[in-house]
Amino acid sequence: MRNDKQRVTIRTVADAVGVSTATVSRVFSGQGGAGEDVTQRIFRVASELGYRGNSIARSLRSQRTDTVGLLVPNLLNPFFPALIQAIEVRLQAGGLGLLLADSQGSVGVEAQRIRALLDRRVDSLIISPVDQVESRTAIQEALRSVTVVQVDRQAGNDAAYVGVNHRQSVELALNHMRQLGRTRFAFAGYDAGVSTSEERLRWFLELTKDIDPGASTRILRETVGDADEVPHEWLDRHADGMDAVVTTSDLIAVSMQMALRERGYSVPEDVAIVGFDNTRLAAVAQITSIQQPLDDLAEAVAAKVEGTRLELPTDGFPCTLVIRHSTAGSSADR
Amino acid sequence: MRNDKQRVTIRTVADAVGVSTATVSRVFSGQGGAGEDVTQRIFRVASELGYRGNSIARSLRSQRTDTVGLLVPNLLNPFFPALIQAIEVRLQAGGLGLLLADSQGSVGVEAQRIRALLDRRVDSLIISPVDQVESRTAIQEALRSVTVVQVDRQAGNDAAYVGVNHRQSVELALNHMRQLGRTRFAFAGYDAGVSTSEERLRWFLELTKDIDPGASTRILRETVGDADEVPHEWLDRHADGMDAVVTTSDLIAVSMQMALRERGYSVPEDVAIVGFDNTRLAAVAQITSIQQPLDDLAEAVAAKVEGTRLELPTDGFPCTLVIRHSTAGSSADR
DNA sequence: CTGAAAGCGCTAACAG
DNA sequence: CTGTTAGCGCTTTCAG
Repeated sequence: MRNDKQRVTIRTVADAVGVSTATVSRVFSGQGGAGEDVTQRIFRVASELGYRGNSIARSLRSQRTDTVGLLVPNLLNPFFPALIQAIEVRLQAGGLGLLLADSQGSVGVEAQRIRALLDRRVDSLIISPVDQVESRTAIQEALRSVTVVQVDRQAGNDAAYVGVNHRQSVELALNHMRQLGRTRFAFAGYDAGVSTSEERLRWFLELTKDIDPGASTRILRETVGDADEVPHEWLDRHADGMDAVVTTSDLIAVSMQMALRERGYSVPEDVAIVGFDNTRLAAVAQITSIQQPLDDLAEAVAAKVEGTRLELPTDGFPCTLVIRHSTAGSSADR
Repeated sequence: MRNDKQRVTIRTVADAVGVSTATVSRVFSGQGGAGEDVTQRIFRVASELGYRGNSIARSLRSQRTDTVGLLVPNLLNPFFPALIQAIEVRLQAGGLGLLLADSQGSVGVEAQRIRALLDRRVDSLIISPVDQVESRTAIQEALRSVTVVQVDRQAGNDAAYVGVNHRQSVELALNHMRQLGRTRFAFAGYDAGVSTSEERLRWFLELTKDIDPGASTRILRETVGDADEVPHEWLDRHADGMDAVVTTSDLIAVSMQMALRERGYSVPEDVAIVGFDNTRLAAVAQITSIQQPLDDLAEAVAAKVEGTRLELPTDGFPCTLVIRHSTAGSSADR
């Protein structure tokens, strides 16, 4: 398993062509470093020898690794793999490598992983913080040595942030259901400390305040078990009084749909439900869901990482709505 | 965003303590390189200065990066994030970093990513090949310079392989449904070229040969669309003649369940269904599913990567069955 | 247009 | 127990 092929370094190539390593280096860096014929010979010999360059040596010299760290709170939430995929594609296109780490929903693990990533000398760190408050110090610390970009979630600090327009996303769900005649709204899937969850709840309250004063009493704050089961007690109290549910994830949306149906309510006739992130779960369970513009987010993240200027929408990227059976809406949507 | 904190190198520490860099290096490598008091001073000063070592320089010297590349065929298949998570945890525990890449289901992208990973000088490559045949050459090529471990899928080459016992996994599903009195089996989710899919189909045929000769005619080879929709035509032909379906993924299992219910069949009464990978999809849709021992796989992969000897089951790791409503089985299972 | 020389930060002989 | 020296492979002044 050791490297059989004997190392072919820049010196091997230089010697074979009969020039200095400096010349070979210039040629490969593209900065028109040598004469026409020499350049050709170098390229030919290098490819014959299978010279690939040594990125470690280059990094030591240049103090750059062309590698970024990506730290997500939980790989098991299908939104993150989807986001990672978009970012990975964009980064690879720019010649950047992706060191992945998972915080496992723990601020402690998160701090530890940040350390590990910095020790590996990543050029920048892309992070979706576990907690809006408790993740702050670790991130501020990282900010002292690398570029940090927060994506999806944020932790109120000096690092850049790339995310969607939370107000618009909630509005999308609300308006869609209002057009269907729904008037009594509920909110499910609040997760304390998760910035996106806090934002969505905040806008839900703000936007329903005038149209449905009772909405603020129909908030589901806690779920149970793996599949985010909806507590019976909550349904006892609210199922009759609501006809539309806004959620923070497809998982909770599906659970809500199942729980309601088990109790004899029909979805969407009695209660309409909108999920979030448009994962496979939503497709399979026929749940209307809010889709984040993953490629736009990835592009923005990449721009920050690469130090490129890129005009971002001030309030975040707009989402779109994918309409399915759980709202049975057929009306067009923006 | 540049590194504000001025670099503190091993020389900084050495000078502050008044010893040579070699001594500091020895102390940090643990190889009892210095006297009691000197060792203490070095540790104290180093931590005061916030010395973290430079992994790039170390790598250049040692010809190791303590980083492994992980190449998966598709991040959107929820099995892979789950596997990645298990591997990430195990690798981090061993001080190894994880460079992630996604083949996007394409052999071409896969070959390209392997290149990129090797150029970054990963110590080893963990890969789940896109295609059982077409991935071969790229992997063989990689094998010439690093340790390669195939996981889940394989591509018939000289690289190590870590995976489950395919025969046992199919048996698990079949036996469970036989105990429930089912006799007419079908197989759904065959994906040509994917080694795991080929293996499962092979064992399905082998194991049903004697108990249900008709099984070999009830193979669903092609699906349509995002949610792996089951073709009407296939259902027309087989729905009446089967009472148990073995699948290769939870997604196809859920789709099968929906398609059957839409046609008025009941699951599990008329047809029992077993999914694969026990993802959230299975939990939510109440599908009985086969669970792979992810931690065992991760452990085995890590052992190969770290060069540790570890006794592996000859035919692969055994899976377990998580019983839910789609088979409504209550009988105990091994 | 090209070469010589220095050095990124660390570790591994080899002395003493 | 500790220091000196050399060098991993590359890039980058600085000369010529």
